[in-house]
Amino acid sequence: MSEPLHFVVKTRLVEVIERLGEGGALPPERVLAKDFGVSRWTMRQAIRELIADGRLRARQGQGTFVATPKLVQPLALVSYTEALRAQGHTPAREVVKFEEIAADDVLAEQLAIASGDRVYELERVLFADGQPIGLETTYMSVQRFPTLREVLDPTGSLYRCLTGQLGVRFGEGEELVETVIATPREAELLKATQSLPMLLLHRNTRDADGHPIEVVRSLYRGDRVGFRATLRP
Amino acid sequence: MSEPLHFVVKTRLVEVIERLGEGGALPPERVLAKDFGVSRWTMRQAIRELIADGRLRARQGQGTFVATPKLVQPLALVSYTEALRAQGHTPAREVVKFEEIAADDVLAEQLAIASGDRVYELERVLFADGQPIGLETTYMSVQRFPTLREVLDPTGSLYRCLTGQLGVRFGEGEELVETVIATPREAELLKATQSLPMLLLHRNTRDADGHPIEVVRSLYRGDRVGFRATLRP
DNA sequence: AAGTGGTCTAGACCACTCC
DNA sequence: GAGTGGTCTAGACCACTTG
Repeated sequence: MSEPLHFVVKTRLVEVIERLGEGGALPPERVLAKDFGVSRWTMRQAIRELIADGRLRARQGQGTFVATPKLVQPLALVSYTEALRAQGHTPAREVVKFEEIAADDVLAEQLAIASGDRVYELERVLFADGQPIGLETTYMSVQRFPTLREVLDPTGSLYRCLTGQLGVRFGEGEELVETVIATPREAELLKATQSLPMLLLHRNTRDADGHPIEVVRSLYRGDRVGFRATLRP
Repeated sequence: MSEPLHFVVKTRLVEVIERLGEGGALPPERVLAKDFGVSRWTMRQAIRELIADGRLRARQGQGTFVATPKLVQPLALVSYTEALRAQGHTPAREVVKFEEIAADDVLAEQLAIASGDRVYELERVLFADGQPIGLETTYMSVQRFPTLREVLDPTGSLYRCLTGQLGVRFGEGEELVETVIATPREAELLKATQSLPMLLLHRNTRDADGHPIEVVRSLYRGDRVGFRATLRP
């Protein structure tokens, strides 16, 4: 058994996927398993990987379907709204949480404030064409931006609000990208199946004077989104 | 069952991990399953996610151990060797393949050559501190770099060879990041367990005149590596 | 030879969607 | 209620590492 059975199944499923085309419905797992002569577990393992790869999409109670290609988001300091519109998609945001909390040690250091200082915690689900693709959690100092709650439309662009109404000038920032497995809560907010690999972006932005503006934790569905970075020599 | 059992197990395992510390050995899966009162499948599901998250590392025939933190690689046009050394790690490369092949339509377009033209295919496993962390496949036009085989030390830095010996001046490039599941072959080359989420980087670099230099497909172990990008306003 | 993680089976029940 | 994907069990065998 040099190649695991579920991988052989996966390879054969790719042919089925290509024959069906975007949006096509796969036969039920139980039927596929029987047709391929494997157990349901093995079939599900193959399907699970194809879902992670962005080739399939499963909907409980409905079936499994051939997915549309992944979105590509710029890895840059631009507005989510504008970036998505530029690619012909319809952006939307939904506020999950907008609170003030006390900064823990890590957050305080990243924002250059004292531990325990008040910070905004703004959590929003990002949509593209009506589908949830990301969960963005932003932390900002209340002391530094005392009018934020009055000025910001929480379903609108934070970037636009900061540069426009609050006169913030962005300087260099830093972004970390890694893969993680979503928690059940995160998966539910993103309407994703559990145990799906996600892309976690941890962003740290500063103004032109080098003072921290915001700390952002963005979790994107790895099956639906990719990122583009422009390299400069 | 609002929270799946394997997630409850995962949460409890995190406590075990923190108590053990880096390099600590977990009890065998079968023992853990019995202790937690769950089936081995459920335990493995929890462990699988912790491996994907980079918290655990499993070695067949040996056991499961608490992992060391992920490496962070710059998402920029710099030498792999230098980037790793700058972080106090020991880089190494191992050549898997160095051949000349005929370009297919997609590759030909990316390299701005004719379909069927000869291209180098250089495949190398990247190591950090003796551990395989990535698989890099580079495609370059033979016609454009006819002396590459004589000039390049395939275990050395391609970037250095191009800028140094061949006088190439890099211009703007583009990089795409997404998550994928490794194939059995890729997993084996990276000594990773199957079905592990990987970070796939697709890089397209051009010289100062905008001509394509190379197309690179880099597959990094998602459990061991993350990436850093610097954002400019 | 013993013990470990890796793969796979057969079968059960749950949660959700649609009729 | 019927059918779908999602979770979980108990048990088997394989592949690998170490003594």
